[in-house]
Amino acid sequence: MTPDTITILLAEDEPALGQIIKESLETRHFKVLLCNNGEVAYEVYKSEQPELLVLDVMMPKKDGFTLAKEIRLEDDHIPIIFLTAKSQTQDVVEGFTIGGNDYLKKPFSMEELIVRIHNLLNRTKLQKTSASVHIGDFTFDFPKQTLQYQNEDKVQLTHREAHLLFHLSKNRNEVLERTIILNKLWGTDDFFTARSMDVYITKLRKKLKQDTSIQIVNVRGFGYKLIC
Amino acid sequence: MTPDTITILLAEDEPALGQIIKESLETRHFKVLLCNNGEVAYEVYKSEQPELLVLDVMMPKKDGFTLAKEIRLEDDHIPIIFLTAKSQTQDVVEGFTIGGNDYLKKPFSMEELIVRIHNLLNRTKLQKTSASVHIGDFTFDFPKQTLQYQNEDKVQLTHREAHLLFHLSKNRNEVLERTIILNKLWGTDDFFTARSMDVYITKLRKKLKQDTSIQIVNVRGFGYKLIC
DNA sequence: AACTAGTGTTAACTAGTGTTAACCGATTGG
DNA sequence: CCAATCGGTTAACACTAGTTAACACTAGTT
Repeated sequence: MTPDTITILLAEDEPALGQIIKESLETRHFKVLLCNNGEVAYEVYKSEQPELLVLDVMMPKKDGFTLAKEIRLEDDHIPIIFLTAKSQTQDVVEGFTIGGNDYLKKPFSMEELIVRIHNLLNRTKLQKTSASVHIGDFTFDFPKQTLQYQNEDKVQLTHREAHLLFHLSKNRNEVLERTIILNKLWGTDDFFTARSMDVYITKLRKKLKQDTSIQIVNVRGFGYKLIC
Repeated sequence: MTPDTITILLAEDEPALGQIIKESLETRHFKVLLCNNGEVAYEVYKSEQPELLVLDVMMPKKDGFTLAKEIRLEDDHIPIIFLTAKSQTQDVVEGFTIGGNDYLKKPFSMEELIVRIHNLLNRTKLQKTSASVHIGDFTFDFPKQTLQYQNEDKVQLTHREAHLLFHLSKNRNEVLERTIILNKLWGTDDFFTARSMDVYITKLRKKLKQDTSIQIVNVRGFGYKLIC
């Protein structure tokens, strides 16, 4: 298995169907993690961090929608494909898609699934390769961890600073919750990591203060908003 | 749920479709109030003051158009998206697309709905945030939570102050009901939150007193009016 | 191994925010 | 005119966030 094999989490409670999908995707060189209920799927998502999710809507323990909502709290952009049974959705649902989500009505052909997977993966890949982001008069290059004010010299950011700024800029003008930042960057949400984050907010504010139109606004008890 | 989550009122009588739209919008971080008829929808509109409406045209008790007309009497600008059945005649529908309205023919793709929601929200947001809002001799920037008197230094408002002022200025020269403020800002309407709001009214009056033409007038038993 | 620079965490102190309480005045209905 | 209620104001309090500096740890260098 090559190092950049794409990992797909497949949550499907019917063993025969799950196995067929898994094998088909594996012949297309995906790594497939098959789970037979939503709870296990969440655990696997946390530990393996797959690139894409294929979720059956009707599952024991935790249904696909609920699972997706939980995962969306941690990742706004991961592509999700829902598998819906005929009875739940009727003909109305045909072709229903949203931002990073897609729906597939059962029974579906394996080709359809493959096509949608490739579509969603290409879309997110394009987003990622736009390496540098503009924040006010700054240019922020996340992979390189650099921040440049207008045409001045690039400033090197630390790993933590870059990650924090990345998440803030991904959700610019929206409130980014403290717990999400803490879980994403530190993996835990306790007193000390919270204080540590405060320190990084201060550091970022200092580094961004050249452009006064940029502000990291605190929303007491919830989190921070990057305004620009 | 963060304090400035956008609330969408969804009136759709078919449970399966309503549920799917609700779930899909929720994965995109909207708060969705699902009602299965027009009468309930009107009550929910009054108490929750959503930012956008998605109304099925064919509904029991009160159809979408009638509901929209009633709501338009109270709010000229709230964006409304109608969901229309195939049978609906074209001209009737088009008559309603003027003035902040849009419509979607069933069956529609979820992506279309999301795109239209974002379009309408951006349109109204631009009106609101462009050049920030003038209140008498003050300039109020809601996203940045700042208040500026003439050319003096900008004063930073707290999150609560900014939200309260935002709602007051949105309804300037009209009575804004206590219960609406309480539900929007605090999520509940009880004795203590009500007293807390009184405190914030006082705080805002202090911060606005430089311009004597501005007044926050109490309407006993109902709410407040921002006069300017 | 010792030195250095850089990074991230912990601690201590300061400042800011939101809620609750207490007290008072204003308005309204009987 | 009085009692009841509602709203206005101020201050105390608890909690949350901001800032700075010291400290610990790591990785790279000599």
